[in-house]
This record gives sequence, structure tokens and C-alpha cells, in this order.
Amino acid sequence: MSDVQRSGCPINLTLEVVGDKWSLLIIRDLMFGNRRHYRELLGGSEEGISSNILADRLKTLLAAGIISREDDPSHKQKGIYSLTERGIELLPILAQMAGWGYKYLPVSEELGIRAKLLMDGGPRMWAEFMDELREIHLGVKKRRKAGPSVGERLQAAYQKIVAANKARTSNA
Amino acid sequence: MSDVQRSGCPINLTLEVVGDKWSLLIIRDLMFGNRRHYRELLGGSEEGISSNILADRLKTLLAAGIISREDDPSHKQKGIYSLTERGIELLPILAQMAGWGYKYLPVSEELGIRAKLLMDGGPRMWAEFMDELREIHLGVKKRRKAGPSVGERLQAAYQKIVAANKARTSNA
DNA sequence: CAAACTGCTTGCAAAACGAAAGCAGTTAGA
DNA sequence: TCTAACTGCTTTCGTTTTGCAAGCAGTTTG
Repeated sequence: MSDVQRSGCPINLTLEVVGDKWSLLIIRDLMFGNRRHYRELLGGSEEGISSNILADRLKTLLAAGIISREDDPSHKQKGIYSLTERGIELLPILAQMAGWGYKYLPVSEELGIRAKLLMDGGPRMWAEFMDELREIHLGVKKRRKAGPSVGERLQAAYQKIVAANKARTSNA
Repeated sequence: MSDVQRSGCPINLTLEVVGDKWSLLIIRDLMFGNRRHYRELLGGSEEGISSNILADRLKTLLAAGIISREDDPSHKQKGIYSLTERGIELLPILAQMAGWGYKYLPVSEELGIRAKLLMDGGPRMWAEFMDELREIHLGVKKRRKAGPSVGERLQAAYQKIVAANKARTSNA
């Protein structure tokens, strides 16, 4: 993570901040996985990030103003990581990446369902989800819509597939 | 560039293919810079990619089916690199990255103008530009719209700023 | 009072990166 | 016809990044 700037191109600058193999996965887990503590981020995802890499990326993301950190009142050593507004606004990038990967790469059924829902929902759904993230991470009050939130819908769809697949394999 | 798969998550899989500091810049140059030959890609952009890295990334992108390569009839050693359909469909990711970078990072005026136009144009403009890319890179005939193409408009806006800034500095 | 858990650091080997030079062939100009 | 410039890369080698494993000081739980 050097701080040498290669060019003033917006795509290049964005890549210099989040253009590595881990940063966006950490943000994904903050967004979709409800992981807010170091240990949750460390062990929660399937990819298995190393502790030193995670620590380094969290520093970088903090320095870039994409996440923030505050102490957890319930435990003197715990920190709570939150997305900032600019972190939340990375959602469309993640959504487009998810959509492209879903379309062209060998995505697992379980992990692909959220991508599909986000694609089908389009920018309108993304905006609603970003509002929910603002409520969760920034404490911004949101006027509640009727029915389950986007986050809940994504989670429910994921759980449904997991349950269905578990039933299938245990029956076989 | 190992071929170990970390997880079946669509975002992760996408990052495994284009989640490094150079691949998306190469694609950017193919899309917006009209660079189609190795030497053009090597020297054209401000970032200055090394020849070995460029060669490696071109191989990776070829293997991933994001670009294709054919011989240039005008020169026995030249190859012409083109975007495939799945390469062209990376545009929304680049556009979102450009938009985010434009909003939050110290983008230069000259290199930021395209990002701004793409943001303002939105998905509709992206779709039109993708159609133009299909014509250029895939040879797909496009029904011509009236007026300049998206590519031409982006280029013109960029040139205008370059000219304006050149005039300013030479007058100073 | 011990065991488990907290965020994170350290050591070290392996892999990736990147600048520079080089190379076999091709082409353009004199 | 000879040469200089150009073609798409490859090779070499020093530096940086990655990533596994272990460790650590402090905190909380039972």
C-alpha cells in the first residue's frame, strides 16, 4: 500500500484505494454480512483472510475514509467498524461486480442468489439498501417502508437456498 | 495470478479475474483510449505499466475471455486486441468506479471530465456506448443515431479541457 | 482462577511486482 | 541493399507484497 499516485484518472485513483483482492471483500462483509468486529471479519467469510492482511486493509480503509472505527462499549478491547458515507457509496460498484460475476463466472448457487436479486432490483433497490446501510452504520433515521427491508430480503433468500440444499444433501 | 478459487461468491470471483491494479486500466484504455496494439497499451497511458506486467495481464484477460487477439494484416508482428462481449460488459463497473473516484478522490480536471459525463449520462448512456464498443470490437452493425457518438462526445470534451488548460498555461 | 476470547503484531518463506535490458523478427526509408 | 527504427514480447534481478503460523498483552466468562 504505497501512497504513490500514478495518475489523476478517477478509475486509477479508485483502484489505488480498493483495487486489491481483499478490500472490497471486507466491505462486502460489512455491507451484506453484518460483520462489524475484527474477529467476525477475520473468520466469517469463506475466503479466509489472514489476520495481518486484515489489519493492514482496515488501516488503509480507515485512512481512506471508507470505514470508521469506534470502541465497543460492551467490551474494552472490541472495536466496531462502520461504513462511512463514501464506503456505503461503493455499493453500486459491488453490485455491478456481483452482476458481472453472476453472469459470467462459476458462481455457487447459494452465494449467487443475492447477486441475482440485486441485479433484478436495479439501481432503485441499491438506493434503498444504501439508505438501510446509512441507518445501520451512520445512525441516520430512515422512514420505514412497508414489508421486509432489502437486507432482510437478501438474507432470507440466501437462507432459503442454504436450507433447500441442506435438505437435498441429507436426503441423498 | 494463481488459479486457486477462494469462494463461489460472485464478487470474489470477479475480483479474482480483474481485481488487481492493472487489468481494469488496460480495459479502460481499450474502451476509452482506442488502444488496440501492445505498444499503444504499453506507452499510451499516464500510469506507465511495465512490459512484463502488461504481457502477463493480456494473457490472463485472454484466458478469462475478456479480450481477444488477432493478427494485424498490416504488420506480421502486430496483434490487435479487442474486447469480447463480456469485456464490454465490464463498462458499468468502470463507470461506477469512475463516478466514485470523481466524487471522492483528487481527480485531475482533464481526466475527470469523462467520468462526469458518464455519471450524468447514466445507464442509458452506458448502454449506448456499449453498443458502439460492440461495433468497434465485435464488428456488430449498429443503427446510427443522429449526432456524435458517445465515444466522440467523451473525446471532444476531454480535448476541449486539454486545449483550454494549454492556453491558460501558455498565457501565464 | 483458569480458560477462552479480544484485536492485532511478528517472523519468515513464497509469490508477485516492476524497472531495465535484451531479442528475434519485420518494416520503412535512403 | 543496407540500416535504423519498430514489432510484441521475454529475461534478469532486486524490491515489495502476500500469507501462514505463532504469539502477545489485556479482558471477559464460568
